[in-house]
Amino acid sequence: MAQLTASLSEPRKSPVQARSTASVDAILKATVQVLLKVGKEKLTTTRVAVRAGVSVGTLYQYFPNKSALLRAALRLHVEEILREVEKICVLERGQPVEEMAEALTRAFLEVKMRDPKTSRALYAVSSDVEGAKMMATAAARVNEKIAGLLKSAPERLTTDLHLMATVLQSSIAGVKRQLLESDMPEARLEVMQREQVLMVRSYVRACVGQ
Amino acid sequence: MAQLTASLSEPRKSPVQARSTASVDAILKATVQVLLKVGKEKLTTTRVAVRAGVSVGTLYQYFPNKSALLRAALRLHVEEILREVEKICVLERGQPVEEMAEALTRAFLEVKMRDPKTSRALYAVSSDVEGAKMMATAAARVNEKIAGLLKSAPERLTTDLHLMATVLQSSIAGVKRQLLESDMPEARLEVMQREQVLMVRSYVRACVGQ
DNA sequence: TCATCTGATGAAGTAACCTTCAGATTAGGA
DNA sequence: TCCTAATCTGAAGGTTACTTCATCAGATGA
Repeated sequence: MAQLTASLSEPRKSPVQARSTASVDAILKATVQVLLKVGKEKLTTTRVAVRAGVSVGTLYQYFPNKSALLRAALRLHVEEILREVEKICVLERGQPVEEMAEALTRAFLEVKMRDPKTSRALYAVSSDVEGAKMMATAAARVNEKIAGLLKSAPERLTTDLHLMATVLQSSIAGVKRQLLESDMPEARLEVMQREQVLMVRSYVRACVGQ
Repeated sequence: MAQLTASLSEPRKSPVQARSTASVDAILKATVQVLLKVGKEKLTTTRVAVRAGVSVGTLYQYFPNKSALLRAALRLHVEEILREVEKICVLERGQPVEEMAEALTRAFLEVKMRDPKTSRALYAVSSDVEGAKMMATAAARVNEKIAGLLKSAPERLTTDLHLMATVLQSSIAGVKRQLLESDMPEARLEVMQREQVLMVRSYVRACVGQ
């Protein structure tokens, strides 16, 4: 039978034929494109639909409202980043902590700078639509992974690992945000990166029990 | 004569009598209160006016539109923080770099945690209304001040001071943001703070030419 | 006291846009 | 081929909220 509880964030209908899957994809892509082109203030469901090459009705067949649409787009982006970070956490298992810290820092930058405009546009959205809640959840998952990674380090770390992970994450995210907001030239970006690496390395070194 | 160029962000009219100054104050206070109570999505100019105890018309006498209103409220908040940081930059002049870094870290936390709800509410706004531009300007000013402060340190710093300042700022801001978004208990907050201090101290120590 | 300027009011105009739904179109299988 | 279910369409309804302006009230100073 039908779902008993129809959440407002879930799609109304799941695509079963190929064409509808294509529609959903197109709509989500269009959402980001419109966001980039006109900004979230002027993003309208109709505009997204047109851009996606479908009608508004179609959009509303898969997304119960505008908010859910934006959330879905944001979720896609966040999950991509999540996967990337988790990949690093597997790769770096057992490495020296300083290596880990550097790898994480570089991975974060790499994934955010892969498509900086999109990142920026979506982060602007995240302060609406309970995006904050979603980001918090994602951050918690990353935190878990990083703490796990740190646990595998050969060094004896005296600090609480989750705490350490949180500080690392937040600090890295802070610098990345700064880089996103002020679109620097490539060159300056690398310098900044190096500096940040110095910071996280210094920090984790200080956390190693002597 | 009248202004030749009436910017959309400037007030239409400057208060000259006492009662109008009171209105403007009330409106700005009300803006923050409404933001806190109902969130920016449901903030309407009428609601703000009612809360301020004036009519919508009065509001529009001093703010050309909703956006300008929000910007003004944000500006007040940002400038308060700015003043606080600049104060620290004066106080810490000539101290050892590690002291400076710690003082900055603590000052940032203190000022943001003085009224966390307001901070959070206003930051949500800053992604609209060109808030980003304003934040960037503020950040640049802070950067200047911090670089100046670092210059006064007794140690010989090999790194470019503006770069160092930027990294410090962003990192500190990142952790603060995290703290704001996840409302932690007081206790955990102090622990986090200590950890962050460790990080910035380690970093600036690493920047000291040996 | 009166004239004049500043300030306040809030109903009404206007615009934008979200969302629906009844009917048209297309795909998949019997 | 034909039937049924899935999908698409987009004009129209309805809501919400921004902003204006004609008018009223209060202050200032001569």
